[in-house]
Formats: sequence, C-alpha cells, structure tokens
Amino acid sequence: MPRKKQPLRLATFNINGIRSRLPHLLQWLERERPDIACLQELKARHEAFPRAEIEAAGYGALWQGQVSWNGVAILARDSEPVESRRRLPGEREDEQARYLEAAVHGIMVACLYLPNGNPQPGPKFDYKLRWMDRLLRHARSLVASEHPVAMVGDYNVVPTDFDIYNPRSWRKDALLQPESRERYAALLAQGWTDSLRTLFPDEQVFTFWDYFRDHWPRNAGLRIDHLLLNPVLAKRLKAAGVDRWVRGLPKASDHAPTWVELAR
DNA sequence: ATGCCAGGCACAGCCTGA
Repeated sequence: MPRKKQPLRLATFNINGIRSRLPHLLQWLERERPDIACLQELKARHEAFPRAEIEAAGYGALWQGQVSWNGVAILARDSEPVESRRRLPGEREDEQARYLEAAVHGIMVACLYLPNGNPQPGPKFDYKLRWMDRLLRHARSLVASEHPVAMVGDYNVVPTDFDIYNPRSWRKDALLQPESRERYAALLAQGWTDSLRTLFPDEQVFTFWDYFRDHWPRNAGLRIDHLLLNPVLAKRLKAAGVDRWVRGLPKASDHAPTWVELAR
C-alpha cells in the first residue's frame, strides 16, 4: 500500500557558537529530524566546523566559517547540499560570513545572517541597511524563479510591534527601526511569504529570548528568525513552528530552531 | 542612560551580540 509522503521539514537555527552548542545540535537533529537545517552564528573558523559529528548524525553539510563571529551552514539529511553561492552580491569588500545558498532536496535555499546593526545610528546600522538593500536586489531574482526558493535565517528584524513582547524598551534598537522594517516589508512586497505570520496571523510567535533580564522565564521574546518562501514554494506550505524545548535546555542559544513543513 | 548574560579569543579582560 502506498504510504503518504512525509512533508519536507526546513528549519533555521541561530546556534550561537557551534562548538559550545554541538550537543544541543545533535540532540535536536535526532529528535526533530529536519530535512534541511540552516545554521547561523557558527562562531568558528572553517577548519573548526564539526563535520565528522554532523556526518555521523546523517547529515551532509556546506558551511562558511569565520574567526570568532558570524558563520553560516546548510545541513541536509541523507544528502549533500549543492552550493550555488556563498556571498551576497553587491559589495566586494564585504568579508563577513553571512550568506550561503544551495540546492537541497529539490529546493533552492538561502541561509542568511543579517547584520544586527546596533548601535544605531552609526556605521553598523549603515552596514545593516546596505546589506538589506543588497538582499532586496538579489531576492528580486529569486522570488521570480520558477523553482521553489526559500530564504531563511536570522533577519535581525522585528517586523511589527506584534512580533515583540513589548516594544517600549526596544524603540531605539536597530531591530525595530523603521528603516529596517521598511526593507523587510519591501521583501514581502516582492512576493515572499512570511511562513510563520501566514500560518499564525493572530498569535504572537517568538524565536529569540535575550539572555538579559530573565527574558526566557518571562517569555519576553522577539520574532526575528524568518522563513520566507517564493510563490512557487509557498503553495506547498503545510505547517510551521518553533522548537522551544531547545531554548529551555541548560546553556541554550538565545534563539530557538524555527521550521516549516512543505509538501513534497 | 546603563547593565543585565553569554561565547570567543590575546585566556584576561575586552569585543560582540540583540
């Protein structure tokens, strides 16, 4: 008897240090078994990526490391991601490891770690806005693709005041600035579907809880990890969620894995 | 207005994150 095909699970997780968080990563991969996992903030140079352990868990991997900061990876269960690009076009001198794009399980997946931008105003905020402008240009070609495309990662943008427990103390933060929000809205206006917001239109969903000020025990969260789907892929969106249990582990990352399920 | 926590590196106090 033909068994109904399991949906494809695509997840994004700002792991905040892949070496110190490796036990969490392996535990999460084993329990949730995402087909594709995009990681940000590896905080490890290329050679320090724990390739053997990830392979032993049944995942192929593509990654871009950098000393101390940034770093992104795409993991694929029982498969090897096929690299498409490892830089966001448009700024040759940009050395920060924040973008990786690959074909995985029949989908083009962009894994991104958008600059935080604090403090603002200042050069870091300028860099964030430039980076978002570059993303907007590149995304315009991806959204129109006849192939399924997902752009997922830590966007470092709280899209609206509904996406934060309380915006009051964050008003001056780069994550809430109108310039950041306008650019995120411009992405959606290109035709991208914000998966979590689409499936939970009236519910607050958080993906990040600051280490400071008891944010996790108080559920004082922010929604900054996003999974954007182009129209071809959005038709296949079936479910979405946040693996909050990972945030509750001892010595957790300040982000929780966030995922979508897509029809095969 | 600032520090609050946490990881990484120069392994000792910085810098960065969000």
